[in-house]
Amino acid sequence: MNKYETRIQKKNHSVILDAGLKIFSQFGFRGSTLDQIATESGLSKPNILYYFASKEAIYEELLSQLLAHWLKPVRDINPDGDPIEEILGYAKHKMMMSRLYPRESRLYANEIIQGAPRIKNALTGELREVVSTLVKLMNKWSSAGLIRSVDSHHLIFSIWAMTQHYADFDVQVQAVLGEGDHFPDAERYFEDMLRRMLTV
Amino acid sequence: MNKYETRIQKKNHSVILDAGLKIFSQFGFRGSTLDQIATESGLSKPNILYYFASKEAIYEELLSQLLAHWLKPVRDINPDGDPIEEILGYAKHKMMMSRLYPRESRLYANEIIQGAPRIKNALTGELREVVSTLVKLMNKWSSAGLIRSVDSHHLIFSIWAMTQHYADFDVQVQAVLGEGDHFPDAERYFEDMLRRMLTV
DNA sequence: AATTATTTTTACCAACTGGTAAAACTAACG
DNA sequence: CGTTAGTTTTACCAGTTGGTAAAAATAATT
Repeated sequence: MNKYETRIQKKNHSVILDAGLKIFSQFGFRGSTLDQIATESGLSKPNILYYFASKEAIYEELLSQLLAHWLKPVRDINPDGDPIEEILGYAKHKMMMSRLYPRESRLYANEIIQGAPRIKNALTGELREVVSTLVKLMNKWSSAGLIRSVDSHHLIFSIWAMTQHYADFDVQVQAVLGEGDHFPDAERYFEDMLRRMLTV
Repeated sequence: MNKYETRIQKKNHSVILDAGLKIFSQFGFRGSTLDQIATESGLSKPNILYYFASKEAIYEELLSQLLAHWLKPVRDINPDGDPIEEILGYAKHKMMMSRLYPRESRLYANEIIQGAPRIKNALTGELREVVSTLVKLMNKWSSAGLIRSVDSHHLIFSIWAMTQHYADFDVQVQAVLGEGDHFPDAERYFEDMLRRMLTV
């Protein structure tokens, strides 16, 4: 029945999501218009609404894809690996995501800053659970004397804060440092910081 | 001629700015409407436009007030004080601002994330200059062996990133930690982090 | 080539947007 | 109390918004 995938459907679906990501990440949900997304995608507005039920449907599909993308590297942390290298590996992965996918980062930031009206359930559900698992692991490591004893929750927040900053506040970073790729220096500083915090 | 301050003018001016802060910080410039600001302030839309030339005028007055508020504590850093305590004092002050004025923080974050269209000049001007001065001071301190040698720019970014995070991503913090005041723990962690980074 | 299914365009719409003009009202001051 | 200056409301407006209906065009299948 459901011919879930003509080539045209496949292509336009992703073209619209890509245009939506660009627009929503720049203006937030309320500040973005279907006309902008239409122009950006090269499709007409009614044509977009042939593929998505509403403006909100585009936004929500983007958000849910994003969260999965976000949580995966946390879940991939290996409890049996070397503690400091596992945490650093996650932090570096997150930093790489900021460099490669700044639009996703900004989309998420916009949603959170505006009170997370359409993602709050995922935060108190999935996200909270994943963090809780990681915190327990870190506490175990620190009890075993493998990493320094720090507030695990706030360590995680500091990883998120730093990595998001270089994506979301890119304009400010560029204004202060001049145009160019500042990620190498950022990564060096960040690694030093985490090693200092975690090394016993 | 210019009766720049009847009591009504004074009051309504600030009532409008306060309502504007609340709305703009939640939805960004494009996502906010004069009707929302009108409802929030308890004034009618035309009445608001009697006090401000346009929606943009409200937003810009808020932004310019904000930047001054933002830069002052950086300028207040005392080159002759104890280096670590001066930097920590600034960081704590910034953290306090996140706790007391989260709306201002979000307004700024919204503007920056969206590419800083109406504040970019201030970033490459005032902000860059202030940071440059601070960086020189920190480099002097570190050359003198008073603080550990770190990338001063990125240390500053880490202070901004952390403090902004607790204001801008408050919903996420609350989702992960549960409702309550998490600033005391955050400050403890943050101070530990900075001392570790700066202590020789 | 004819039929059917999918895709796109055209022409709309009601609600909302930022903003204006001018009348009506209120406060201040002599 | 009357006049003037300051304030607020009412009634608008043109442009934009998210979304719809249906016709037209295209692609796929037989």
